[in-house]
Amino acid sequence: MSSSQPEKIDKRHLRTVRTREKLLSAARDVFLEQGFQTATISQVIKQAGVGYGTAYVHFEGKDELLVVLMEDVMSRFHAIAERTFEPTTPVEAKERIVTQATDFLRLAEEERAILRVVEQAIGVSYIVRAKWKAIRERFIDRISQDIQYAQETGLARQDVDSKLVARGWFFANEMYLFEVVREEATATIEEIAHVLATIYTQGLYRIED
Amino acid sequence: MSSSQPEKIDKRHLRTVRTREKLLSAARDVFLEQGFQTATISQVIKQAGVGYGTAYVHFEGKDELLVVLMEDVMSRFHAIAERTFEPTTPVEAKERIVTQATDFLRLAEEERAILRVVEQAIGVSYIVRAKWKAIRERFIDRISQDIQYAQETGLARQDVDSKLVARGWFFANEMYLFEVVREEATATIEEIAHVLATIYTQGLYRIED
DNA sequence: CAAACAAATTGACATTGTGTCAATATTATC
DNA sequence: GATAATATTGACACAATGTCAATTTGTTTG
Repeated sequence: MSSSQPEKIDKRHLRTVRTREKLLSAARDVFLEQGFQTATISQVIKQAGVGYGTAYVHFEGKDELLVVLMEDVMSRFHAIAERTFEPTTPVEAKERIVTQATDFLRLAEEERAILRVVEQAIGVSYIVRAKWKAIRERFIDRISQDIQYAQETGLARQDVDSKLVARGWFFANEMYLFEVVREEATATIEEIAHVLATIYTQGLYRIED
Repeated sequence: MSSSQPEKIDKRHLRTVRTREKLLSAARDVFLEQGFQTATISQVIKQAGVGYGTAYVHFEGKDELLVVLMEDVMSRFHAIAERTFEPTTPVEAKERIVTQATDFLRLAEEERAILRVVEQAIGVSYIVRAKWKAIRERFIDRISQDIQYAQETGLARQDVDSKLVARGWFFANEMYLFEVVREEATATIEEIAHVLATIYTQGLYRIED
């Protein structure tokens, strides 16, 4: 079904897509250069070279523009969050924990530019905040599952609520993530991940070392 | 120097002070009702019942208005941060840690209304963000000192950087603080403080239990 | 005490950005 | 090639900001 002239399929729809792309690309440029707060739709429109009203046809406003731009990074975070496994020894648990923390912070470093914008936007935009929250909860759920598993198998202490611990652990990681994004971190990612994981693992699992 | 007629000292200066107070009080009302982002200077001015330009004579803008309103809460946080002591046993250390975490979160609960505004403002206003950062660093410095002391006296493990640990520990607390502020916390303050402190203390100090 | 001076207050104004919508241009269909 | 559907456009109404010359209020001085 379809084919024949691959050139001429739906010229109208194509135009729409092009315009959207022009706007998104322009938005990326403007956001990265100006930051979220000082960036204006007008700037994006000018940079995209489209008519003023056009932007509002495709996007509801600045927030939505960023939300779409976030999608890529979001999925990369989700990929890390989804990784799960059931540790059989405390050492294995610690390994998994260090790895996840490291990857998490590395991703922050890789996507620093856009995350810088995202951080600002979290404070301003409800919809962006909600998006970020979704990532957070996904991580916390996973971590919580791992903890529960470790508690059931007797690897981890059972006198603490897994959800609460998972939150606390993730929170520390998240804050460090934004320090990395702002290039304010005073240590390397490896050091941070190692220290956090050491305390956490020791606290929860009682590894001897 | 001075006295005689306590009634009539500097009527002009008095007027200034009154105006400032009117504006601050109005700002508090508007911020608490609207939140920081949607609140406008115009609303504050109207509520204060002063002329439009007057607000700009006394304050540079929305940010400064909030910063002044924050001062009270800030000093209460600083008071908690300044408390220090040198634990002589791991148990003593844990006690101090639980207490500080609890007080920290309790303060959040007490000052929930204004902190809600502050949280929003942190995302938007550079100057508010800077203020909050100052509080954070003060806490982290103190915690770091305590850790260092505990490391020197052999109470705590010495293979981790005290600054890094202190940051991580505070970060977890800070995130929970804002959950409490937003009334999104799923547990009581006592539970949160207890769980966090348990993991942390166990990880850093090796208390047996 | 009434000029003259100093300081605080005021609101009109210029500016900047937003979001809407009727008009226009482009593409598809019959 | 006329008609319908869809996308684009920029002018416009609105909202908020920050400034500043004019005005009001309070103080001082001859």
